[in-house]
Amino acid sequence: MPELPEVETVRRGLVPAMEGRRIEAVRLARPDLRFPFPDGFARCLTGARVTRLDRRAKYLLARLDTGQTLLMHLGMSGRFSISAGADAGARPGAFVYAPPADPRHDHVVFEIEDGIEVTYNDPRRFGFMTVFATAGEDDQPFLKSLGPEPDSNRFSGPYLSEAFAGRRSPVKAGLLDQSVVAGLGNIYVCEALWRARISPRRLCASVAGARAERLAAAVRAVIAEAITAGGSTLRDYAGADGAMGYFQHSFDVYGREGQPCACGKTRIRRILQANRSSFYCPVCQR
DNA sequence: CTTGGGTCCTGTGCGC
DNA sequence: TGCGCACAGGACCCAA
Repeated sequence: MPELPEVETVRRGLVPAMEGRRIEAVRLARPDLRFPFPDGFARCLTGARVTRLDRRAKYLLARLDTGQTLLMHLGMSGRFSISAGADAGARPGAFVYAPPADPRHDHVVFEIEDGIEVTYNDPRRFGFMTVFATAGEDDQPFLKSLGPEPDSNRFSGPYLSEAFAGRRSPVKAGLLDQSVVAGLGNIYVCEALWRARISPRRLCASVAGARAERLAAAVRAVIAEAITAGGSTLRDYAGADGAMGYFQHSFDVYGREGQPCACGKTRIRRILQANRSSFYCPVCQR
């Protein structure tokens, strides 16, 4: 489900419910999501206070006052919802209920102080959670090989040129590679390539110089705009506060096969690359 | 090392 | 209406 803008939207929705508060209990409805929960998962979270809720790439990172970090990934269909119990009167109206989700797929419930419940629902169970020592973050398997965030100073045209040098895979695959740039998924790769007027089939190695500069700028812009819009809402995605993102109304190519490109010269085409859909304009993008 | 393909899982929407 | 198939926002893992 979520790419960087959606995860960032979820993070912002969870901050008021979790940051600064203690986790009183963790209820697991099953022993695993995509992977088994690590031994003692619920036990080591119980009683911990969330000092800060961060995001890296598509990962949510809850910093705990125990020196550990709770890592959460939403996979394809993961979502959080927040409910405030009757004794959360300290902040009436501060939390709203997310749209209904099938309770059969409520896999994790965090009981937070002040009567707040944060529920993780994930029909496909591609998501996962784990806990690691914050001090060892540089060695954390899920985080250690991530590339720069799109909005960081490290991410630039020259950086992309170097990262793509010698790569024979299509640029579509290059941008999906989380070690090149962190947080992009199928939607925003398609959109960024359209904005940069680069075909998804072009080989990475030929994206350099001015092309790489255009592409880096397009990635930065599309991610920033999508975050401002609260992400994209497809099917059932919603932010943790129940609000729907609206960036999907700004798609230029994604999901628009057969519809006219903004250039007016032809229609958007869909091809399969590595068994995933790529949407692009064969006239605009070369 | 890079690259491509299969895999996990459930739900939805389409054509027949 | 029912059924089967294609497809879905991710990313690990392994073979070549």
